[in-house]
Amino acid sequence: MDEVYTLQAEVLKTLSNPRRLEIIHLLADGPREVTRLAEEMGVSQPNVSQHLALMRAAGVVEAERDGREVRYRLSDPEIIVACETMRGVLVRRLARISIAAARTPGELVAERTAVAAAGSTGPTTQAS
Amino acid sequence: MDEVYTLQAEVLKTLSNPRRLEIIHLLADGPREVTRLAEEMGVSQPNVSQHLALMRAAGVVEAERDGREVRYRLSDPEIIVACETMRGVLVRRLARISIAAARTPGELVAERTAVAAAGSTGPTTQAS
DNA sequence: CGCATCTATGCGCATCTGCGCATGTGACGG
DNA sequence: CCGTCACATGCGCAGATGCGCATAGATGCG
Repeated sequence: MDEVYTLQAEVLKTLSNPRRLEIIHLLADGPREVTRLAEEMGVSQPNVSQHLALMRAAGVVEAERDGREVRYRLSDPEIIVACETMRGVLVRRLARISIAAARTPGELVAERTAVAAAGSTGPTTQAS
Repeated sequence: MDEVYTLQAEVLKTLSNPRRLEIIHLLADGPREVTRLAEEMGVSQPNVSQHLALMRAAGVVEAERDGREVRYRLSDPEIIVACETMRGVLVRRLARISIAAARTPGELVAERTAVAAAGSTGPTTQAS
């Protein structure tokens, strides 16, 4: 039982990185090559390659060679579901913060913005 | 948009630790006090307290004082859903490994055991 | 108060991450 | 062959993480 938590923690650790989440998000729209991802994200190719290698080792993505390019894709569509569920949790939490902040602008503005951005994409089940 | 990934990554990072996952699992069955959790997990009280502080800061759990005890509970039941979805991904991945391993026992036995253990609890949506 | 209980915090250390950078490896074209 | 493109890997460093340990804070009781 302890083992399960360790294994699951490793999967989650793989997802707990902004750039990897962005990669996953991009791959949700279809397979991509490394350079393409690097361009769309505005980061270096080696960096993207490292993240992909990690996620590949974790079984989150799969790779397929095509000529001199390598196309990556999500190995399991449920990953998107899980990520969106998580984002729902995040959104509700931020909504709570926003409400609590009420008219305490400044430091929390960024988080409020994040709420709006996150809410603009998916099944937010927005807490009213 | 970049912000969202960063925030989501922080939530996920909070969950990407075996002991925190175990705490979440225990809290899914109802609120618990710190010492109770420490006993059930067989780890030190300060350690549990630290993990709880982290998860509290991340908005994953909430605390309620009751006398000299502090009762913690999950702040959002969706967290369980997300965790189970993730575990489904893990299970399918391990199942694939097991199949690939076929009759290559030894190193992979632990993972096969993990599959069985993970599969014994929840909605695995097992890929056939 | 003084004391026991429950919880939180600070400290130091070993370890891990993420990144930039340079370089290695594999595949096509001339 | 050799240059080029696409990708992977190794290295080193700054910063973060997890843990044990000791200890501080908070609460209730006599």
